[in-house]
Amino acid sequence: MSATSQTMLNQGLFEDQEVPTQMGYYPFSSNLTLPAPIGCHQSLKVFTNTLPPSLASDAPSTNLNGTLLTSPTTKHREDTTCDFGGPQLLSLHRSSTNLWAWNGDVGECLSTKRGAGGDDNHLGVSTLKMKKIKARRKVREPRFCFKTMSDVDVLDDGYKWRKYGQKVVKNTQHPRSYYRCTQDNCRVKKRVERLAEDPRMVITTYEGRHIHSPSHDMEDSQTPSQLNNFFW
DNA sequence: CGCGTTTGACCAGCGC
DNA sequence: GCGCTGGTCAAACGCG
Repeated sequence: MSATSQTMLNQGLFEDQEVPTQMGYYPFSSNLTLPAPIGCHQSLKVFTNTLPPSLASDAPSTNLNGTLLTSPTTKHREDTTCDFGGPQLLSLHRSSTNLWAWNGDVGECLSTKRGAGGDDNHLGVSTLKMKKIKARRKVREPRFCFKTMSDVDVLDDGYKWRKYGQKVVKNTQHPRSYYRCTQDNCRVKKRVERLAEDPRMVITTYEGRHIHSPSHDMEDSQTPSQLNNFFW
């Protein structure tokens, strides 16, 4: 995929924020088949702009196999889900952003947040105060998640991640792990957890938007990764 | 020593 | 107001 098309893809993922109830609708034009991540049993198929009318329309309560996990009309930050079912099991979750302020430029938003926060402790603002400031600004970044069958928790998406937390969430035997992109100024986060009903399934949720290329682009230029292009 | 992980503590938001 | 829950922080620790 060319840089141009990747840009298009990126924009497509993020520029329809004002239509939060259109679950799973991504206005870019081609279907992608992603290579199987390490330990993954099958390649990922990403269907773009090919959802049936029931999905692409404003009928948020249905999806391909009727397994909507959370309602997009729920009061707060639930992911909307479209489960494509079938042998290539891949779910796209769409963040319901309607109750969260959307700033078109995530990077700017975050840097503003940092700067406005009093420049951390360097200028004498306590950590506690910082946290309160942060908490008050409910700027939710766009989220995108998918479900895949994998032996490994962390799929190799070309970016470098640092784990910053792990939590056992309610009603699951498996802990949820929290990762942040290690790149400077890149605040993309991802959560990784296993399905309670089927521990073979890994749910990866990306939040935010990378401001850089995948980390091993340079060293692995011989084998262009569609997966790299898929994630922004 | 630098980087990444682990893990307990803390906090905010939400439901009751 | 209180308790529960998810998300984040940060110190301690491990590893190369």
